Amino acid sequence: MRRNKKERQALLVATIKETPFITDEDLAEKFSVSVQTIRLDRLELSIPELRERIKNVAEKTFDDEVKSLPLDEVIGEIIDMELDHSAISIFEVKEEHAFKRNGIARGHYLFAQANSLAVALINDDFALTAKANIHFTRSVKLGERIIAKAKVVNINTETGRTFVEVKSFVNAELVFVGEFEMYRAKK
Amino acid sequence: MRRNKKERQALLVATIKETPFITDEDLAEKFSVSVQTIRLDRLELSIPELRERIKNVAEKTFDDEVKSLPLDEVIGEIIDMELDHSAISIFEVKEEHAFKRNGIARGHYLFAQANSLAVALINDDFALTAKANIHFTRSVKLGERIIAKAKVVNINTETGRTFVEVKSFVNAELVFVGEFEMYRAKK
DNA sequence: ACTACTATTAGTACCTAGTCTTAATATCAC
DNA sequence: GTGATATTAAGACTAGGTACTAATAGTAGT
Repeated sequence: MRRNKKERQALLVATIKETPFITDEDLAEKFSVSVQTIRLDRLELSIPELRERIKNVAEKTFDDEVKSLPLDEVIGEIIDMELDHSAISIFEVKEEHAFKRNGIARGHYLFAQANSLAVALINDDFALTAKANIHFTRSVKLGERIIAKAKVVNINTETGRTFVEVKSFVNAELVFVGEFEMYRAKK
Repeated sequence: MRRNKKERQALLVATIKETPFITDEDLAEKFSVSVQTIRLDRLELSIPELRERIKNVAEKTFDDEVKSLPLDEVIGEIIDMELDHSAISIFEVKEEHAFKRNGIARGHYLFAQANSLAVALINDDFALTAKANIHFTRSVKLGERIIAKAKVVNINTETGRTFVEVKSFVNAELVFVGEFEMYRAKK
């Protein structure tokens, strides 16, 4: 029941990692020691108090949630464009596009860049994505610059349905491939 | 500078929504009223105290993060199986599979169900997914029962590569389609 | 057994960001 | 001015701590 210091501290770290919303009092009971001992342990192990732990978790989410929202605009800077034929855009992965935890770009930004480009490529008033086949071939990290190249593969002369292929690269490495079937409104 | 009650309370709601980690003291300063007034406002508007607000945000994340982890097992209950031919599984979307915020099932569970089924279908020691083309045709809500039907489309007699098509339904409605290219180890 | 040292426990004062309650003013409508 | 509503203040209490001091327990070395 009662372990030595080292053992207890190791378990303490594990316990707090697993259930971070636990008070010192509950921890003291769990390890059959006094609250003061738990506090000394936390001090030694540099584990912040409950409220700080809760706050840390909350801040992580809040930042991620808030910053990832504005996805309504065009993602990426279009640097070359030949309507109904091909286009190129550049998108740099900044803090607000990546997960704080590991710096890996959120997939929907890669998708958004490709999709924006496919939409922009359509020489009509409205363009909507009907279907998409996407493939993430490599994860993209914070600070990397993604170059998306879109190419019209086929236009159905009757329906106007346009098939666009987008390939995204970081340096020369393929990170994303998507095939988009676009619906266009001629009016 | 100093607004009337209604105006102030409307702004209060907006302010807290925007920056939930703000103390009553800061709010009092912002609206040039006393701390007590802010507390009366929160009472009337049923806005919990700062610590509770922080905790709510943290709990939301934590639950979502923790509960979505165990994805290593087979997802869904296999109710029919003919090796190398076809299979059916049922999966019910429970709380831990859906986003708390809106009750919509996380996509990876639909993928996992389909993928599990495709793997199980292979009549060999090992089966791995080489490629997948997936399509989410409708969002699935908490409490719904997903029926996935897998069918072997083609087996390459030389390489053993197996193509499996999985279609998932809620009632009679198609919610997911996936084509899986499976790699198999004969050993 | 005595000393030295670490580990544990206890107790006090203080802090933040509140709650809950009572009471005194301020402001406004009529 | 009289009420009603709004605002401010003051006091007691709470959780979950920090920071500090001090006492006690247990263990190892000599």
